[in-house]
Amino acid sequence: MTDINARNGFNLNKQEIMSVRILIVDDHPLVLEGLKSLLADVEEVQVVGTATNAIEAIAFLKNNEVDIAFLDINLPDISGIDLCKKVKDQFPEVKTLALSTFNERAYVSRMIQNGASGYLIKSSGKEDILEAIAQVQAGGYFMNVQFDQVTPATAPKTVPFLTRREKEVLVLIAEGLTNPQIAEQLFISVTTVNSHRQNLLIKFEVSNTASLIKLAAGLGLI
Amino acid sequence: MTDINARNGFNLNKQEIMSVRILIVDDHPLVLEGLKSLLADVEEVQVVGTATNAIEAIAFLKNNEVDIAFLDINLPDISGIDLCKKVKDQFPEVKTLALSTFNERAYVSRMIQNGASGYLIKSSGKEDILEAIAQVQAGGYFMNVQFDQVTPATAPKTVPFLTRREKEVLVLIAEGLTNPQIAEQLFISVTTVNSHRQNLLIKFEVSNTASLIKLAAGLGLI
DNA sequence: CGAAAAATCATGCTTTTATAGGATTGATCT
DNA sequence: AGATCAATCCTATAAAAGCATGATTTTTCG
Repeated sequence: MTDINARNGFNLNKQEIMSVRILIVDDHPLVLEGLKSLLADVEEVQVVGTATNAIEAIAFLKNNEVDIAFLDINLPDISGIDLCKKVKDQFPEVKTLALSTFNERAYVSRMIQNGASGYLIKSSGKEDILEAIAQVQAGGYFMNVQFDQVTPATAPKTVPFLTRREKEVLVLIAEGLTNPQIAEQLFISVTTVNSHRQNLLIKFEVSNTASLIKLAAGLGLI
Repeated sequence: MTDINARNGFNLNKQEIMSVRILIVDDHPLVLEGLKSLLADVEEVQVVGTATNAIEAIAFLKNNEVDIAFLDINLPDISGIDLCKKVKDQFPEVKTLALSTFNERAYVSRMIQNGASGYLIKSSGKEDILEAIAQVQAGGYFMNVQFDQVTPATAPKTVPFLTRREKEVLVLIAEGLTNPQIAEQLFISVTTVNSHRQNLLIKFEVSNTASLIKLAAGLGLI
């Protein structure tokens, strides 16, 4: 297990996977350590840096050359999804690979939409991770999610774009406020709140608050 | 960083931490690998086994001697909290150490209640982990949680203990089913579903579905 | 076995949501 | 200048959820 090429059926052009410089962004030291440890004995791959939040990650990218950035979906400051977009905007040459606990279609489409080259669930084994690196470095895509495991009711096809007001309402709904309470809070009419609420349901393609909140929570929106 | 005693201010009786046999139970290979890697260069500690679910864990304990079991809170089959109870019931000599992503007072009290000797958040560093092992092996307790970091809005005062049925209903609510639909699914009356639902609200100390789902999602229950 | 906990069901009432179908005012962009 | 979109507001109805109160039957466990 010490050579990236010594595994079953997996073999790639050495030039492409040679000295792949990797940045890992995750707020869990165990995951950082796990990944570093997994990659430590792979000569062709080099973990050049780690970050525990988005700000650190951006700062690191400004001062260092990185081939692939592993981005955790759930970060303390901003979501990995937003970070992915920032990274692709500011450092287009850096390839990004999403790292998530969850196996959600919603995450995947959103990350890919934001320019990610791959999506890896944290329950992936070493082989998956190495293959992901190789694939992505070669300019390809990688994802090891099995969508049929996803509860269909809770995965929107596309991640909804929410307006400012919709986001506000969503947060207040999640906090347990009712329409009248939200109306009072935002100094608008109950019917307006209800409109925003209905728009949220439509955009998330759900039919009630429970699904809405579950999805939004899964996406780190609340 | 290769000697457990070579770090700042931390020094313990060698007899107590010698050859501590450890079982790690976690469904994320990355965490398993991370812990193993962290502990690999510590001579006094030996990872004698790993398991990715509760059944494997129990089976391993039946056939092997273990000093400390690291238990992930979120396991595929049963919760780490329940597993902790089972372990303490069936193998009282095994010390348990809870491992969680979250920094939730609720989890801690529940685990301790179920006989855990410690509680470690996954964002812990190597030093914390080694100290935890030493403390626990010495018969003490360890926990490195900082409660004030918890978002008040999403942290219940006490972790609700949910019955089997309540969990089922909770999951179905989160999937967007209405009471009539849940009733149909579980072959019970709508009023019964409603009872469970009300009990969920009471146990989570919330007043509507939105808050309920947000909390449950935050706790990884759905 | 006996107590406690869980699961089951019910009635009645109030509040909140969901759904449908508009309409008006600004701001923004082409 | 016209089109588009966000935000605002409205009426009205049906469905669902929330709240109180209480009761019966299983299960579970000491």
